[in-house]
Amino acid sequence: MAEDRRTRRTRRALRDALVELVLERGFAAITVEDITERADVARATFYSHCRDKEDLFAAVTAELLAELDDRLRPLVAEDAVGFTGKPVLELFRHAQERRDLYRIVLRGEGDGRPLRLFVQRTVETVAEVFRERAELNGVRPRLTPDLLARAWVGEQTAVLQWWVEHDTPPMPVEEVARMLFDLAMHGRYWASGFDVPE
Amino acid sequence: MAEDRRTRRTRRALRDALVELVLERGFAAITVEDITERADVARATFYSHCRDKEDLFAAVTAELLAELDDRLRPLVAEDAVGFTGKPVLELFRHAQERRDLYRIVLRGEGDGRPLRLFVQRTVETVAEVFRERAELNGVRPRLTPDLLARAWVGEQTAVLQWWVEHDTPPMPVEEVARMLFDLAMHGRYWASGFDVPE
DNA sequence: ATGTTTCCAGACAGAATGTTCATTATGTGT
DNA sequence: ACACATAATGAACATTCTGTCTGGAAACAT
Repeated sequence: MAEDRRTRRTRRALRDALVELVLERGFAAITVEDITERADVARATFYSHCRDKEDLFAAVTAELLAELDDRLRPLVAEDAVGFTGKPVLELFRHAQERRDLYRIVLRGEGDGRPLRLFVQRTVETVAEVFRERAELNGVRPRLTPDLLARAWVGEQTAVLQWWVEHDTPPMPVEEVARMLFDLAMHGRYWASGFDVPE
Repeated sequence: MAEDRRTRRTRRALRDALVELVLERGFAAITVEDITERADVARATFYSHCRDKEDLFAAVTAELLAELDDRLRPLVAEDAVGFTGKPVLELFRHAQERRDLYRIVLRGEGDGRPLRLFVQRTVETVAEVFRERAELNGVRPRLTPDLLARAWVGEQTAVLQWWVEHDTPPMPVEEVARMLFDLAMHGRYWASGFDVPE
């Protein structure tokens, strides 16, 4: 007893409509009727699927995060050992494919709730990687780990946002990932062009 | 003919009420009536001051940014030369004083609009500093300057958000500022506890 | 083919919005 | 202290959006 084809159809339609409309007008400016009209679905049907538009947005976001998690999980474990930067690359690939949704989430639509969830999840896995990495390599962080995790995720997220907001990508995924890697290795002082002392 | 005392009074009341309420319930969940009730002002009066609640939030944000700008401007010029980290310190001081407002802005309330404005402004001045610094010191950035600016602001903003969301501050301003400085100088690899090669 | 589930169209009360207006209260400049 | 100007008030208003609930039609799984 897989899911009814009708429910799949309307769910898809509603979600796609939401993303389109938020991208066009912003979350606050759209109504439930706007969504159902675009999705070509009766308004009553909307309410048999979700409580309100926030709820729908939350569902869309959850789906996205699950998708991302599936892609990242294998790479993350590997990265804790090797410091490869592969998870970052995969994140940017994912964002490239689902660009519209990434845009609205990263813009903070929905009063920043979906974005906060995204950041929170990322911080958790990053913190986890930091811990494992420290243990595996027998090193001890020189800065407060929480701060470090937040800083790293903040940097990554900001660059991701900057990158997806360009109509024509400013650079290929491989290059962004490489720059973030270099930045992590050498720091902003070096990246600005200075030679690092000692 | 300075501004009428009455308008000053009600503006203050409305702004304070907005910040309080958004902090308590979130921007989407509050109504104009909630605001006027809390501010002890007639609802009609609200509309003679702003179009809607977004407008009020925008005004509050603009005020905050102007305030911040006044504090930062003198330090920014100086920092382009000396790389002191003083602007960061001052930013955190400001956030400490106006904590509630910083919280709601950094959370992305108002569909992220105020936050985007904050980030955008910061990116602009940071980019400016980078340019001047490069020229003054005769260095050339090793990474795309736009990316560099976004990364730096993203890192800073994320840490700021993390910091203001703690009920009891995790560390004094001086210490956060110092950590961000160290992070900029040596990079995340070093901060994680590794020794930087070569 | 049949019984089940979902979708639909329409109606409904309640809440919030944004505007108007006559009246009262409060400031400002002299 | 006064007169004038301007802001705040409370109430009413049409409009829009919300969230819920029908009975009946349509699509589904088996």
